[in-house]
Amino acid sequence: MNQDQLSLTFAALGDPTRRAILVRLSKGEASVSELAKPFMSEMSAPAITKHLKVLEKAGLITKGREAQWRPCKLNGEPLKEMSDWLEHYRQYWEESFDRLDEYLKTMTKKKGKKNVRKK
Amino acid sequence: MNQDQLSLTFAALGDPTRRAILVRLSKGEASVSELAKPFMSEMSAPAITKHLKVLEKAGLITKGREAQWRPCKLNGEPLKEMSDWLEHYRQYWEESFDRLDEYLKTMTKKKGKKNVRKK
DNA sequence: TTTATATTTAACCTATTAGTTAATTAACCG
DNA sequence: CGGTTAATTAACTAATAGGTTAAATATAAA
Repeated sequence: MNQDQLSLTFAALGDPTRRAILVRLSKGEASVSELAKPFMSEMSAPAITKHLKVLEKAGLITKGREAQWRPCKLNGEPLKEMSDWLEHYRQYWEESFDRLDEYLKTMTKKKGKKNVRKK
Repeated sequence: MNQDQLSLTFAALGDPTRRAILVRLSKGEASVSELAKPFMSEMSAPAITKHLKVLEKAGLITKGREAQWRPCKLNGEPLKEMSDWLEHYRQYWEESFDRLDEYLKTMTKKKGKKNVRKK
């Protein structure tokens, strides 16, 4: 697997079950079986254990010990890293997009697609 | 594969090569071979074609046609969707985190871990 | 000590990912 | 036309993801 932090985090969130688990944890700590409950009909307990392991490796959750339970809790730091990475691209879904697009059009017209061709 | 938009987008960014391609595209359109150049020593052209296909399916890029070139350009909308999803969790990497943490501690002390156990 | 609950591990299966090389398609250029 | 460049497709491979069932482990409770 891609071992860099950002890759682990993005990949972990690339699964709807794991995102749902995070949503649940954002409402408070929960044991593994509590987290598994909404998915009982769709998958087994070991499947949930594996999903939690992925989230743990990405640093998105931590697991404690309470008797036979393993209370999980959300850790937001990796989410912040993602958010910071995305921030770079904010312009691409906001107003300044139009300006950039205009600039590129000018470039391509000017000297035979200078920025598209190379060699 | 997980076909929902958000999963496709997160999964697409879970690879450092694809993130690097997006970074490059944020500086302007580029043909496939221009995008491939920084990775020539690490992987072949078809590998890049495949990465671009993943980005395309996630809606993160669009490919045009200019003679034999296929100028790629960044599309930020899916990034916005991700950013919006992450926004839910902003509190978990900011000040209010402490307040919530405190609240959970109180709950667990109060009545024998009422919020951790169930059954 | 036995039993029940919570969770994990082991072993296995199948589909997908991420890469490869070789061949193909498409468009330009002399 | 014949050659060159750009990009894709095909066919293949190895590793990983995501699931399964059955067995093991840990703790509590009767």
